[in-house]
Amino acid sequence: MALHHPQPAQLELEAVLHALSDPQRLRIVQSLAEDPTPRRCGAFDLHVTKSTLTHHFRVLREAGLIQQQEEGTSRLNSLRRDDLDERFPGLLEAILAAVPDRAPLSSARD
Amino acid sequence: MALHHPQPAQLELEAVLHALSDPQRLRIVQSLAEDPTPRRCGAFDLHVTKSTLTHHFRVLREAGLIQQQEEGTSRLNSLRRDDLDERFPGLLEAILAAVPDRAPLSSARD
DNA sequence: TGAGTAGTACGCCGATCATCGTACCATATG
DNA sequence: CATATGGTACGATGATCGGCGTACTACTCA
Repeated sequence: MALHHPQPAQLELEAVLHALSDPQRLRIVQSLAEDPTPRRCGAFDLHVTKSTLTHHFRVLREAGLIQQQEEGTSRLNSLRRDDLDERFPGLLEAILAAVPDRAPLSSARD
Repeated sequence: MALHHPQPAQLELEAVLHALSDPQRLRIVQSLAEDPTPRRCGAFDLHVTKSTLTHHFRVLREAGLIQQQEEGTSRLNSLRRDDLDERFPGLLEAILAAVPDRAPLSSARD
């Protein structure tokens, strides 16, 4: 099943803001911004169950914030920074700069 | 009754993003950004009822996006641009630049 | 073959949300 | 006084949301 990713021109500001108004999703994006290495859904230190994780990653993907590429049994997540910057210049940078907790939580080790 | 306005240091990113993830509220902020003249709640061209209007303005105020000052029977709304810029540098500018409809709708027009 | 890993799909639940109508309170103006 | 204006408060409704458990698929490895 091909994952649906919106085209850069189709990114909607409201969807992006809504996606980032959730603390869990904001942490995911923050983590990906701090370390752009594509990594698995499970490799983020979020204290929610797998199904909730799936939900959040879908919201992020459908809002156009992240890209998910299938890799074996995993999905590698990466930030669509270029697309975001092209469509909404300065937005991601401003949001990331405003994130309160800049501690290097990054990803979960494995 | 004194209206509650959060202090600049208390502004929360998630609350700001959530407040702006609604199209009606985004229009209000956009309109206030295009024309900083403080104006009444009813002076915005939103197709919702009065009680819904009250709700949206409260969400914006409690997120710290606007300031409401009582003036007779009205409340004059203005954008807290300085506070926002201080707390979240570049955020408001980036969001406003990303608003799809940059037509001069400004305030009420009919 | 069997066990473990990574993630999805589906349905459920309680909470929040956007919207509305109604009733109400001020202040003005006739 | 009555009426109009600008707005709030309260409650209801239907929708969405975040979270979970369960069952399932797909892949890997021993």
